[in-house]
Amino acid sequence: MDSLTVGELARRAGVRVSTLRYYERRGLLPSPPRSDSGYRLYPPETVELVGFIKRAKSLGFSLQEIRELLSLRVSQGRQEIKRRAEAKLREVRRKIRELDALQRSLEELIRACEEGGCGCPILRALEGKPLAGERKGGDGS
Amino acid sequence: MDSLTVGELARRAGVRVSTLRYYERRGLLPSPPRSDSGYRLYPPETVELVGFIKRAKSLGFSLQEIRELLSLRVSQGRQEIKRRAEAKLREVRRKIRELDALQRSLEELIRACEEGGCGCPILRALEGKPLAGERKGGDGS
DNA sequence: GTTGACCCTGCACTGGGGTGCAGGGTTTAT
DNA sequence: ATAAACCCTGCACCCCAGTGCAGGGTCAAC
Repeated sequence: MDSLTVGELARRAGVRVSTLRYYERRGLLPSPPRSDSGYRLYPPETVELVGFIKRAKSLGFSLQEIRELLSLRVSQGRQEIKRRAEAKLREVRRKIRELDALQRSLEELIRACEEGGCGCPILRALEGKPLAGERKGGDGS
Repeated sequence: MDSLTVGELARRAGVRVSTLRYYERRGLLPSPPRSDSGYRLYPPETVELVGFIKRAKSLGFSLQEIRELLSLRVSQGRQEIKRRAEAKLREVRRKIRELDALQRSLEELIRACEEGGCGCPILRALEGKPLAGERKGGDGS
């Protein structure tokens, strides 16, 4: 059989065993089938699933948000899925815009350094306006 | 005078007063001058600075990384600045690429929903390969 | 049949990023 | 000159995202 033990999955995905169990508790990874002795037996594609979680995390999504993203795969209700996908898409586009601005600022800074001028042009990635829709207590990310 | 008290800055930037003091302790905000009675008096452009911090946070940068980004503004050593800016730029570009993939997946998902077909095509934002530079693989449990 | 690598659960702990409160001083309006 | 609304420091606490350990079972090799 080609399923993975938790240790093998951890090695391939580049995370700790304890992290995998944690993701399972948080509902990010489905509880895998177990061997007779109770060992977790993961289908191989779980490696990519964990990779997705890692990437999404590095992009500033909380585990809660990642669970939402993942639930779009199979959840019920066409219209509901669409609505939520659109919301996520707006968020993703906002992030892309902001990273784009940051990218341009960094490029400009590097250019300035190269031209020895180095009037190091205050990283004005500071440009970019408020964007309505903030939260009160700890804004999830 | 046009400087802001901590409460005023908090209101304009959309964060808590305690968060501003925390950022100051962490070295993200420079310690502002004080009034005779010890009140912080922020220059108005601090509003944008805090806005930048909020945005960078939502893009998955830690406070430590944000401090590094901010230090690029004025730090010493042309070559050093350039080197670090280039490193940050690579990271930013990676994030943009990954968000792009996610964006495309979401668009496809939405399209599928619209066409009623809703064979909701497993968010294969799962596509996107490992990207060397991961952490040590040890079991850890 | 014992050793070593691996797995299980439960629980305590850590570090990052804040948040809130106590105890006390200041400023403004009335 | 008193209340309301601010501000100060220090400290304790919170949630999130893990991490590690204790105490115990499993499996392969020797």
